[in-house]
Amino acid sequence: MPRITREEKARNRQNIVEAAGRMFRAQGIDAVGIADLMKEAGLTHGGFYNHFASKDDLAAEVCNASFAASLGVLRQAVEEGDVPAGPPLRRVVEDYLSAEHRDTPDGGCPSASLVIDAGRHTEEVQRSYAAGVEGYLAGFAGEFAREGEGGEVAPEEARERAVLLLSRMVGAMVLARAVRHVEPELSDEILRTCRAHALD
Amino acid sequence: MPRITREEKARNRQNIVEAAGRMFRAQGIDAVGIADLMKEAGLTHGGFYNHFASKDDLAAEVCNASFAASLGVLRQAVEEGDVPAGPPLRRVVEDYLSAEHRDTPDGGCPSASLVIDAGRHTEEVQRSYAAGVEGYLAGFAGEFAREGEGGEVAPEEARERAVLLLSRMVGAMVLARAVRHVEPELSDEILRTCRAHALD
DNA sequence: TGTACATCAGTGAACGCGCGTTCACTGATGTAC
DNA sequence: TGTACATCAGTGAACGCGCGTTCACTGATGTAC
Repeated sequence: MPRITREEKARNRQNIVEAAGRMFRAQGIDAVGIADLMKEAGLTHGGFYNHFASKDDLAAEVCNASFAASLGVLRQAVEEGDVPAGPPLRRVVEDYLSAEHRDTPDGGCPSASLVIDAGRHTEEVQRSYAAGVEGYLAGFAGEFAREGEGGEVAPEEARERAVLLLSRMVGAMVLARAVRHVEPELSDEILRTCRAHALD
Repeated sequence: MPRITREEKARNRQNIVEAAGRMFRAQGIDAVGIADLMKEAGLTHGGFYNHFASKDDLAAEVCNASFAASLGVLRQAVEEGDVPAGPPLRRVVEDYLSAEHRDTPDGGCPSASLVIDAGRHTEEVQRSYAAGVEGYLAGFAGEFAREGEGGEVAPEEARERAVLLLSRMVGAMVLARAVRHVEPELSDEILRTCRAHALD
C-alpha cells in the first residue's frame, strides 16, 4: 500500500498530533503509549519515527498545538460571546470552571491538564508549556486592560489580575478533577465557589 | 541476617512510607520504582511485599501519611507562629507560596504535588487524597471562623474562603513549579502575585 | 508525454530495558513445652 | 530458665509484560531524462 502522497503524509502527521493532543490531556503523557497513539491516528506504531524524533519531541509539539487551539477557542468565546451572557472574562470563567470542562479534559485547557506532566519532561516540553501559559496571561491581561477602559486599570494591574485569574482557575480545575470520582459534591463545590469569586 | 525483630520490622515499614512520601511528592508516583524506593529505605526490593499488597496500596497509605504530616506542620505554624509575623493564615500563605516550598516538593503539601497523580490511580488513592483535601479545608475554615471573632464570618462564608484559598495556593504552586526551570522569573512572579492577594 | 529508477511512508516483527510482582532460600526471632 | 522447632523478614534471581525505539521489507509516489 505505501508509499503515500505528500498531502497524505501531512494529514497523517496532523492526525497524530491531534490524537496525542486529546490523549495526553486526558490521560497524561506517560500513560499513553506510542502504539495507542498511532492506532488512534489510524496508523501502526512503526511509522511514528517518520514524523517525530522521539516521544518527547511529539510532546513538545502537542503542547504548542494544544495551547494554540485552546487559546483560539478562548479568543472566539471572548469575541463572539456565544455561550453565557455578560462581559467576556465572566464568560471565560463560566466556561472554564464548568462541569463540562472538568469532565472532558481531552479538549480542554492544557494549562490544567499538562501542568504536572510538563515539569517532568524535556526542557523542550517545559518551554512549550511555559510559552502557552504566557499566551494565556497575555490574553487575560489584554482583556482586563480593555475592560477598565475608563483608564484606571494600569498595565501592571491588568497583568497581576491575569496571574491571579489563571492561578485560581487552574487550581480549582486540578483539584476538582482530582476528587471528582470519590467526592463529586466536593468537586462541584470547588467549581461553584471559584466560579463565583474568580474575578473578585 | 534476617529474620528481624518486630520493632525492626515496624521501623522498616515506617522508613518505606517516609521514603515513598518524599519520592512520590518530588517525582510523581509513577516515576518512582519499587527498587528505588526500597533502596532509599535501606532495603532490597524483594521485601516490599512483606509490608504492602501492591504499589497502589502503599500510595494510598503514603497519601494519608503525607497529608497528616503536612497538616501537622501547618497546625504548628498556625499555633506557634515561629516564622513570619502576622495573623496565622497570613503566615500560612507566606510559607506555602514561598520559593522554598516550590523548590522542595518532597517535604511539601501533597495537595499540590499529588493533585494529578491521585486522579490517575486507584480509587483508594483518590479517597486518601480527597480526605486530605477535606482536612486542609476544615483547617482553613476553622481559622477563618476564628479570625472573624467579631461574629460576622458565618460558617458557610468561612468554608467558601477556605475553598478559595486552597484553590489559589494549589494553582499558583503547580504553575510556579511547572515553569520554574525555563522561566524562573515567571515562576517567581506567580508566587509573588498570589502571595500578595491570596487572602483578598 | 512516457519510461525507468530512486525514494521513502507505512508495516509489523524484533530489540533492549525497566517495571511490578513472585519465588526459593536463609537464618535469627518468636513460641511452645 | 532452657531447649526444639516453627515462623517469617529480608535477599536477590527470575518472570512476564509493556514500553520506546529500531529494522528489513514493501510498493506506490516522485523525479530525472
